[in-house]
Amino acid sequence: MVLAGAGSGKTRVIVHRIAHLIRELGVKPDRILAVTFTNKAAREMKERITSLLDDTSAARIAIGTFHSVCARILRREHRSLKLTSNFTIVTESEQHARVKRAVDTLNIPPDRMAPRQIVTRISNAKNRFQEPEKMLESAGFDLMQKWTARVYEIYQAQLEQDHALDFDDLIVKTVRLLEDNPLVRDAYQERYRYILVDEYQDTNHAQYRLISILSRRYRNVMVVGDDDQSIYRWRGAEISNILNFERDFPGARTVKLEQNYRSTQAILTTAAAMMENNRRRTGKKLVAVRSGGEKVMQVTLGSDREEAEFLAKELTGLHAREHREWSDFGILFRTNAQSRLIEESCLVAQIPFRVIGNTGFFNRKEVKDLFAYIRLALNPLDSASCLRILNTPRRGIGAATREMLMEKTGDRPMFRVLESLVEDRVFPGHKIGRIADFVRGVLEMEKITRTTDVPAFVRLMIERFGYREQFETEDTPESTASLEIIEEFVSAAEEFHRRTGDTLDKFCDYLALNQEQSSDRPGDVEEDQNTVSLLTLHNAKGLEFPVVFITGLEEGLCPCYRSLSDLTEDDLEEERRIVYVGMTRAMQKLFLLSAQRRFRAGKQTDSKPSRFLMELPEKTLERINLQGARTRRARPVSFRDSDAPAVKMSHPFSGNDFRRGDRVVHKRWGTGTVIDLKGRGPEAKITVSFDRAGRKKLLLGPSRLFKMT
DNA sequence: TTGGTTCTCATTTTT
DNA sequence: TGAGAACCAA
Repeated sequence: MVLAGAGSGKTRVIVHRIAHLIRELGVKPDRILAVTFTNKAAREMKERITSLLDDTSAARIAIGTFHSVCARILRREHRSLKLTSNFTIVTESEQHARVKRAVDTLNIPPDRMAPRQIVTRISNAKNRFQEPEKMLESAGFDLMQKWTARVYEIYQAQLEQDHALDFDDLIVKTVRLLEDNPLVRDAYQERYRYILVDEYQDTNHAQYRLISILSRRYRNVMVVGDDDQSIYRWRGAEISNILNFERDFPGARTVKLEQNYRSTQAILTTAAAMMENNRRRTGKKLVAVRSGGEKVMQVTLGSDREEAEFLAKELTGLHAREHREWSDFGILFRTNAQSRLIEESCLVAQIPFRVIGNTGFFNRKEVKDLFAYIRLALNPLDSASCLRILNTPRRGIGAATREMLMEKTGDRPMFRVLESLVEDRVFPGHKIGRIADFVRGVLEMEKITRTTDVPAFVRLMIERFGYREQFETEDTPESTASLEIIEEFVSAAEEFHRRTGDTLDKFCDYLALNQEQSSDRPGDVEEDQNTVSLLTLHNAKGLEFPVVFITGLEEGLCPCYRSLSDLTEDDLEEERRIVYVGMTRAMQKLFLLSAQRRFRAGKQTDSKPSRFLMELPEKTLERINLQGARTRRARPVSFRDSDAPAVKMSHPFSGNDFRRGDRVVHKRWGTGTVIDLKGRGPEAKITVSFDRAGRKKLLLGPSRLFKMT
């Protein structure tokens, strides 16, 4: 076990050990398994190993996330699991849909049970290998838990019928496979003789079991982690995995890495002082290699808007005065909702930026639909996918017909039932044509899943089912957006094909397991372009920036809680770790921002400064109060007054004062000129000719269009 | 069945 | 604020 403090070269250790194993000890690359927490980390690790060794041996090492590694094993071993090799991987959004349907069938008073909560409870149970029956037994008089257990039972039964696995199943079923099946177990224990796990502090119980069983024979495991950076408890991560490592793997040796190569001493001292307030930790002494450094700035702003304006001004200032690259800056926030204002203010100030993390691409209806089509073609047993696209595009199958169909389906595969119903001409004459055509379409597509490359398949599919036509017939901003998403989906397929050349089923896995997908706006910014990064504190893990801004350090937001009473001690410690992760991303400059008013959940709220700010030592800190919007007259921040332009955001739709000829800037399309305008208020529709992207019709409301000042 | 509207309600992080 | 459900009219 390597206990590696922030910035101590964690990943480097893993990469170099792998190189050492192969080069010095002559270990065959395919006997090494390296598990990371995110796909991005896996890619990075692969790259770094490639640069140390050669392409071919690097390619033979099994590197991936727990989920992707398990998916690969399960596909290979599907026979032992009574699964088709084409089993579906259920994404989170679909997990919700499935749970909701299960809740509906149970006649549970819906107000008592938030599907979101049920999902987490089910997930927790799964990760502890608890079956629905066990859960029901142990629920006792806990009514909510009882309901959850019954939902769980239906949910799980339906997954099995559909030959579908959710994220938790991927791990849990792999563990079961290895436990129940000596031959398979032997094979994988042999195969993965050397196991390396990154971010061990974020593993959950099932993942621990997986590592434990795989390593049982050769006992060659190296885990790397930092208990102070454990920030995924809500997802089942158990910090005890790292705290109990020496007990769980007798004879283990622990190495501590306590030299920090990233941050200045000032930054580190500040972060460390805050962490002193946590109790459950191993205790490391991180020492900065870079002594001294500028003081950490703690800035208080009047409102969230002022915070955003301050950011833009500060970025511009540092860019001009200190000749910083835009990519030197990381702006961190606790919740995704916070990024909106910041994006807007960067837009107005013409600062190139990029939002790292979930883009919502996968939440788009179009993406879910197309994904469901592909999955049904690959796995016609997947009734959930069938149900999703049954009436998309419209085929005249509404609620009543759907009910009827579901009734007849029972626990058989819906698509098969549909086939036979068409055969028996159960549907009324005026509908049967379209329904039969749908069935034929799926069957046709099913035939060519193996023989057609991914982009061709996707295009053919869109064509065959008339998925595009439904949007082409109208010319509204919404339909334009839909068409764009469809295009984006096609490009994703092309991109996948170009990079991997893999088959359709691999594309499905890729879509399900790579939901991260970073966004590049405005325009088409390439991956490593020079942009400011906007990201959540969680997404910041593993990254570093010369200058870091942590925003929204306020009670309720960071630490994040709904009501003080449900903030447990453990929750609070995790929140502190989350902030700690953020602070330790900074190499040279660290800004801690808080606002006194913030627009939250549709309301203006007063907020108090985060308690974490009170835990910081004064000697490495400079506190500045800039409340009252007069950022321009403000005392010295990092730049003495400004050659930075004043950034003042115009309210999105307050000024419905767009006129023909106005120069505007759009989140996605960049700069352009207004050429037409219809309607008033947030409903107004506007036509803009963009300099690079051409003419677009936009809905003024959600389009995020700003007048350039 | 579909399209449109209004209403309400909850707001964390993501493989 | 924005998503989803519930409701209503054609």
